[in-house]
Amino acid sequence: MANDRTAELNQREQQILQAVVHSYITTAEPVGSRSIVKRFGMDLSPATVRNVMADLEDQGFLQQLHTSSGRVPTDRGYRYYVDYLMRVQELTASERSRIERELSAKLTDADEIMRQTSHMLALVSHQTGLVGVPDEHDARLRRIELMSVTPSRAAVMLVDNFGRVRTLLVGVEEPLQDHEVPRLNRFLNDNLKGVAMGDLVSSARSIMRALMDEQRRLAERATQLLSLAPIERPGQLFFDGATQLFEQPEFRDPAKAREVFNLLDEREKLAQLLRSQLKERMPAGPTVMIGSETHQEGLEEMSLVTSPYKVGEKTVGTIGVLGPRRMPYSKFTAVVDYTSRMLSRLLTRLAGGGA
Amino acid sequence: MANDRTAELNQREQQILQAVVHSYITTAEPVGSRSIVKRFGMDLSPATVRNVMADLEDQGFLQQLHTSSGRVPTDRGYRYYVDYLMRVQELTASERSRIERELSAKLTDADEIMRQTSHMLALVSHQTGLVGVPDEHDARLRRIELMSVTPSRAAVMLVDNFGRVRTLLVGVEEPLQDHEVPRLNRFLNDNLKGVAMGDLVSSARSIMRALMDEQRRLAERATQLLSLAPIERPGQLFFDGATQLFEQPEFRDPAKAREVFNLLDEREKLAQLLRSQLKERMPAGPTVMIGSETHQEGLEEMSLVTSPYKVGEKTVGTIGVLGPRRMPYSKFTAVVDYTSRMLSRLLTRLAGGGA
DNA sequence: TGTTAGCACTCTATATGGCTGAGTGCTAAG
DNA sequence: CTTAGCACTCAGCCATATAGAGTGCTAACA
Repeated sequence: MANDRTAELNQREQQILQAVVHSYITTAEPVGSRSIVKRFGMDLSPATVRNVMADLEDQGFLQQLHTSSGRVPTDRGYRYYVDYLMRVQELTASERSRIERELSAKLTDADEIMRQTSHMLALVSHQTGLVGVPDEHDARLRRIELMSVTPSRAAVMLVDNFGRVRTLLVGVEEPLQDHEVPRLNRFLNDNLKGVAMGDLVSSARSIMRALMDEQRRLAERATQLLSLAPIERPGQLFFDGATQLFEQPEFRDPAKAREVFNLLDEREKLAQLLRSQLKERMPAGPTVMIGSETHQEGLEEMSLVTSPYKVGEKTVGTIGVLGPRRMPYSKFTAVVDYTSRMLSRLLTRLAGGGA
Repeated sequence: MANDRTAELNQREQQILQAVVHSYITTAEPVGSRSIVKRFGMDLSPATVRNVMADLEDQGFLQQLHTSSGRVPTDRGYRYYVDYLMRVQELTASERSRIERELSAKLTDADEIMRQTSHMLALVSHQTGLVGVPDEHDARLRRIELMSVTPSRAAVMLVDNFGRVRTLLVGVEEPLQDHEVPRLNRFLNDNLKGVAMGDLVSSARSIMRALMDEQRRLAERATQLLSLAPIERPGQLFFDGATQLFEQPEFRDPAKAREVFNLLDEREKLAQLLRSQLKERMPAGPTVMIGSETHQEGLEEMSLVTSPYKVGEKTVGTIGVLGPRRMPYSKFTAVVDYTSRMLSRLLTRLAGGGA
């Protein structure tokens, strides 16, 4: 089936498209017929290459910035390259071991692992690394614990099935008595374990409501405490290495840089972009979004390589590398793919550590 | 004493220096003699002003970018302006109430308040807002709680006297038994309450060591657990609004922008810069660091307005606004001053909430 | 029929020179 | 001490020229 579509371009066209993409990725300069022939030692004359390039332009794979400049790949050109021409790159042993080392150093909790993952992605790609956190509706409560901190404030500690711990402070009007704490805790754990984190408050309410009189007072107390806690966390994700964007020649223009940075400030949008990747895709493995394919204002000049990660058998989140459209796709695909496997393994171990 | 030094410059020189600083702060353009006379309706001829400006340049208060351009203040010029010429600006009632509103919305815990403060500083200043957190040696343990999460992992919850909660996960080799948890908790609280957070592990060790045989086993167990927890948090601070830097004309040059962003990535350095302000200064109130006075590579073109905040009577941290050297000092001084008072009040209330 | 050489053409980047406007320093007069 | 006047400097802007890279097209070639 892939072959059907490959036939859109003949052998020579493919070869030349590949050369253009390659050259542009490394030099960031529009590439001309002459330089291609020289650089890749082709057995053709520049004139012939010119003809082919003109064809490729007609078909929308290449683009000229102005009449007499070299050509640059379009989104469609990159897409064809990624789908049919790019040969998947294997990571070297040293790269693999580096990733492994960086990641397994801090195995304490899931949030820390994810933060570390985004850092690592930024390090090896020299671009911006992203890690989307599991949706609040996939996360289930594993353990809840109340604690009196001061007479007027209590702490609620929540542990979810990914091994993430969150501690919230709530103000209480009527002080928590020492003797009621153990009973409240037992009550909360008995009734709320396994509930989706995102539904905690509403679940708590309805479960409590269905309880018999005897436990009514306990239930009310517990609900009251929980509903005070700001449990929702807004579209969260980890990212690192945004500064690296400055290194790219495409951000010589500060207006461009600003656009992207503004987007990075709106974490919610990025988080959603990563989340959207989860739904659309059955086959596991890395995906590439090129320029406008992201459907995100501000990312027209950027590309995103993502890969989902799993906990156990369930796919719960996505990691990615964000960089200029002109990026080494084959390399990043390999990096992101390997890293997501690694992350899956770590998180699965963490979650499995005690059901 | 201030008057002695004011005499460095005579009336007219002061007037003109002030005019130059004012004009440059608002327009970001080098300012010439002619424009000054017009803009401030001076009763002098441009030629006279020129002479004075030449004097000011000789004394190092002003600077010319090239022979025939207007003048620009030097660090020393800004310094003189800030110390002697600037009239302190009062915040309007609406500004004050805005700050108050933004800050008191989330009173849940200290970390959240600080994050919110940095956000608020960025909002009202349109620059980068900074909040340095109290040193780990000023923070005292108020409450510690161990909890078994899975057989192989336990959670340690720490509450300090600033109302900050931190929960750490530690892996345990020998599972925590349900029955030993309450005893461990009582033991830990009895022995460690009031210890500086930064000294927790070492204090734990020495205290435990001094204990009698009977409690030996408990002590060993507790120390073992604690020493596994990564308690140190590296130079932490909150900041927000870095993107705003792009708005400033001085960052039209992306190399400049990059320098500053790189520094923002090194949180440790910034945290230290804020911390350094704590020690050097007896009188409370806002301080201004201008350009090279920061002694930070990368901040030569930036200025920092800071103000300390207190919990109770003790000064524990510093907040600040970071922006281009050419910034409205009087405004920011007022903002930072007012905000730090506000923050002090909030944190004091939080800490006092139950000793 | 596909390939190539040659050529005229286009367009960017770069350098050059002239001009203007803002600003200065200096001098001499008020 | 102040100011008017003047010569001078320099960045910014514009127009122009030039070089270099690249193109499209045509005609010749295998």
